[in-house]
Amino acid sequence: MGSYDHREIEKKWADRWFEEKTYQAKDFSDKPKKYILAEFPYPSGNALHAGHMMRYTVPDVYARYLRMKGYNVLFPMGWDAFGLPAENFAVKSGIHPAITTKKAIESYRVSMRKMGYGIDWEREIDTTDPNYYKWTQWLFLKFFQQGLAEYREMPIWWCEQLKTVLSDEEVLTDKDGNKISERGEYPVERKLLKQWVLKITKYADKLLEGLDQIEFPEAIKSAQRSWIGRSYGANVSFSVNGTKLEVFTTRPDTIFGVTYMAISPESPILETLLRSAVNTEEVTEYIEESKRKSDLEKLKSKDKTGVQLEGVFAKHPFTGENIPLFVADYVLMDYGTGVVMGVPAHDERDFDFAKKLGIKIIPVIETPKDFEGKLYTGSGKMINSAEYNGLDSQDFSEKVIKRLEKEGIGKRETQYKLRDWIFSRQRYWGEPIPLIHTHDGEILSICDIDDPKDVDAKLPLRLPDVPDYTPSSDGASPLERNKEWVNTTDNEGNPARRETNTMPNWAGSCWYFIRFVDPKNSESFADVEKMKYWLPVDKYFGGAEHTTMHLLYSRFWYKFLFDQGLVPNQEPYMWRMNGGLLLGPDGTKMSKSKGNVVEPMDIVENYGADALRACICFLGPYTDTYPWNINGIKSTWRLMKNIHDFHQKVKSANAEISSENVLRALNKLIFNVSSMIESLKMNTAVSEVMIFMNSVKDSGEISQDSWMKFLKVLAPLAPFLAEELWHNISGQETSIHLQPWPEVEARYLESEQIIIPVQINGKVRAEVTFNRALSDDEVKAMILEDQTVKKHIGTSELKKFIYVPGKIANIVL
RNA sequence: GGGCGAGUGGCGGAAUGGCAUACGCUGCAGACUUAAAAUCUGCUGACCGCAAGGUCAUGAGGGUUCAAGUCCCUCCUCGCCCACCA
Repeated sequence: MGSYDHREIEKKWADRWFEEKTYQAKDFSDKPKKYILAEFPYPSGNALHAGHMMRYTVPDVYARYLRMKGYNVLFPMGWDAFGLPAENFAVKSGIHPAITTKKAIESYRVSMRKMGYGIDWEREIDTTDPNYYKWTQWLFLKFFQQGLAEYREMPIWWCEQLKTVLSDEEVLTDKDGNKISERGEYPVERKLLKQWVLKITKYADKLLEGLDQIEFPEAIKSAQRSWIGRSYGANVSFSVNGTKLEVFTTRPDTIFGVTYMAISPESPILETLLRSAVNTEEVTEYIEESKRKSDLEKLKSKDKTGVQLEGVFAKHPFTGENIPLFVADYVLMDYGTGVVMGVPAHDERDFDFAKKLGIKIIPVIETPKDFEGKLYTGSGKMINSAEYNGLDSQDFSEKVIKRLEKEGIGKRETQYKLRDWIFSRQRYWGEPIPLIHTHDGEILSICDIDDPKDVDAKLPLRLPDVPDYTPSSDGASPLERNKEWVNTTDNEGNPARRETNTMPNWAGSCWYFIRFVDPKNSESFADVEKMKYWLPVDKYFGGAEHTTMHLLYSRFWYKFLFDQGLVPNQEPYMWRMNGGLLLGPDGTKMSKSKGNVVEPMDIVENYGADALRACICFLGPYTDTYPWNINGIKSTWRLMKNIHDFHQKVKSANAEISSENVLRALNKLIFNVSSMIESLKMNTAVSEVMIFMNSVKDSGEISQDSWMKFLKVLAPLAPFLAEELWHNISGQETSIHLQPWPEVEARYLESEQIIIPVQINGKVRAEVTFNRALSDDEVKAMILEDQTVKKHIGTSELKKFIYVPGKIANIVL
């Protein structure tokens, strides 16, 4: 062994681990299982990018540690390979997305091996592989069979640039309040289109309640909760000329404060109401104008607009009073019923509106003193509410609901912000939806999913080749143009058309973690016994951007499958951590145009994967975002080189037994690194290794036995170097990564001599050294005898003497 | 506007209520070298002091405690998520 040559070492072991299947996870074992999962990547470009090494390094260190701790560890990897970049590239270059995807996957696989990730490559999956999407299609058909997939016309987001519809979750709001696409940040607009939806709203309650059973960071839980947005209240019918005008309210208790009704300009109800109004023209004009307004203009909340439907009134359900009707664009069509009962006394928006349009304001809840002269939206004692005056508003709320239900003019109601999931896309590179439209307008599954023979014969429905991937502006999928594929027949031989929309790129990732359990199964999406053994995922690492998308979608699929008796638990992931980002050296997001992109494979080439892994871990906690600093990798490279160089010394001039100091350092290392990896604090684990090396270098020697224990501790962090040195010194054939984690010898964690600081009035003034064997009283006496302590006490009287055994003493004067 | 989280040296960060600033980077001084790089040694929160030592510092202010970066209250700033959701 000469000088530290990471290239040679890493090449050798990357290949051997792969050939020897070192990281294979065994189905069923006496060992306890751990399923460690990091979100699989979308393969694009030449190699793994900087974000991936942040994402995967910490989970890999953790998985390696658990393996050595005696767990049967599943740490799989696959490719989420359907999606727009490959397709857009195909449009430009004419190269089939399958080809570019395959190339990207190959280079990703190579770079993951170079990074030393301990992946079970036998379980690799690819969402674009027909053997995989066969089961994505089968699962979709399960939703369809159970009535949870529906072809429905509704207002949805259309992105002209991407030429496809998008789900609610895929639409973001930019700084100026404009709606944009999550991918590409292009403008999106509302369109009324007929699309496939998965009824995720049916699972809103289960998705909410499940959050209480799993360990997700509070930020994720609250983001999912607010995305689902459940609110309790009531639907109330107001009668208008004999027809019903229904509203949803969370505050039935304010019903006597209703002084107007406001209707969304988009509401279909307006058509009828307009006929009764005397100012049709004025109202129509307002409706037209509001259509032209952007969301941003409408959002200026203090500037509410609206116009009265003159000559039409609603009847108050309790008082029978006439209530004026308004069309107002602050009322949203896609929440509640698109109609609001206006209670200006106790709702901020209604208050702004009423002020602007001079509508009367009737307070119905007594205003507490602190709120005098201000808008009060809280609860309290009822006033101006007929026979209910004096009641507590919350009790009254219940009474109102009961009365509404009794009189048949309303009912208890729960509303959600969550919308059903738009599940069809007008793009090529996705899973074909395995349905046909018959000539008489029926929609049928292409196979009987409960008949294995039929499933085998009809699925997968392969994505056909098309000469042209270009999407069209009219909302037709590129598949539409392939008439040969589109035109088919139903079971009776009648002509039928295939569904030409494809699934969104989220489809494959909704269940990939299930497939890892049994990736080659051709009879079902996964074997029940294997699912029972491996699922749920114990630790799930991923990106914050998936909080209300992938993470919500896959929980939904899993809960549905549980209800169908197809998976063994109610939640797919028991624990979740979101990872941060790696920024360019200038502290801004890496981008090719800014020229601040760091290529992981360049760093692996120059400094080695071990140094890079340690550097990534050493940056700080997994959840945070850091700028890349080249000095970081230099310092961890030095650490690797120091370890490598010291190894020569251990081999040639070894000590029979390590010194007391070294043994203490070693056991402290084992103890600390164990707990740090367990709590995923890889940054301090790396510093423990540095501290150990510093102290070993000071001692100058260490026994081979101690050194081998050290190499085991090093193994999860720097798997290549640890493996190389292990084989060099141990004479063993078995990989270090399959060795048991070293045990702590507790006696080396405590030394004979204890040094404790002594505080006087809360300030450290002295240190006292004593033998562990001394009793507390003896120690106290020693402290009071100490010269420095005596000096500080002087002639003062002791008020208090606190001694925390082995920790600290505090003398209060 | 609402929800969640965070504020510690020049920088990344460490600290079960018990010696704040571990570990690393940067910087400075020195050794080696013709020189540089690399490497090694020492110093590196601020202030006072020749030193011993002392004073002040964890966003600001208050509180609880023998003891607070850590717990409680008020405020400020930043980040993320949601946002006219009735």
